[in-house]
Amino acid sequence: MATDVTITSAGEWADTVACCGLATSPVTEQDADRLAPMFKALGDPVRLRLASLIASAPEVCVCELTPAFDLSSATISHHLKTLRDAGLVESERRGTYVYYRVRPRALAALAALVSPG
Amino acid sequence: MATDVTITSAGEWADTVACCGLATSPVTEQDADRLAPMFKALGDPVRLRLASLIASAPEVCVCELTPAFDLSSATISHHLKTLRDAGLVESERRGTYVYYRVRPRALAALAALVSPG
DNA sequence: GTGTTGATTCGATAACCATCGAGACAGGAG
DNA sequence: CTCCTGTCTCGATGGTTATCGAATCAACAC
Repeated sequence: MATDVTITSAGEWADTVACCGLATSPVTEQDADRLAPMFKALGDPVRLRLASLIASAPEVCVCELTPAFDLSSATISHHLKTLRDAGLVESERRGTYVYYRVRPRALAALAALVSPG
Repeated sequence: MATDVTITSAGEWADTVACCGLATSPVTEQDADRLAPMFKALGDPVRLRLASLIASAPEVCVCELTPAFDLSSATISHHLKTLRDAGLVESERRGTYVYYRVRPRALAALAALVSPG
């Protein structure tokens, strides 16, 4: 599939999310359907660490991520795809290597939801 | 970190979480194992809406939550237990009814992780 | 005690998911 | 071109989960 420098899937909408506060007003059914997959993507210890590693630098090569886990590269690739499909990260191939970086607005949408008042 | 003694469920530990920023420093394997279940609990549209409904008031009776969904009360009860086991909410029975409220520090731990800088 | 209503647990089922090995694809080196 | 290395996809498999009806438990009214 065409790799995404120009994004795909979920995540775009995040820019337009109403914002603010699980508490302030109950999230709508539609918003829940769109936000839940992002939480779900972070709901696995491996993916949470992957996201964290990616977020701790402007971008990170897959070749640095794979050896950080005791898992096959197929599994890591699968988890990275899950994070990408959720709109949390994006990837770009440059030559032999593939680099991942976070989509800050997606994370911001989550933060807004779960932040107090 | 003084790991959790005799806890009702997860979530207590959240009070002692180091804090701050998926990005600032990569989350440890142990932290990931404890934080991921909280994200996972919010990773279902029904549970996200339940958490939102509970968070939008000081406390909410199950008898108000159940009719808000087109699901059996068994299913709602199951989802509430998932949220409770994740440490995101707590419940109290008063007479005939059971009331749920959020555990703000648990939410704060999530917010800290996913918030910028 | 019996009965009623709210909430949870039990057992089953269908759908989903994490993981792997094997294979395919992409890009560079010789 | 042929190899080699990095990444992804495919197919299979064992484990988990969302959902339900039925049964159970808890508190109250009678």
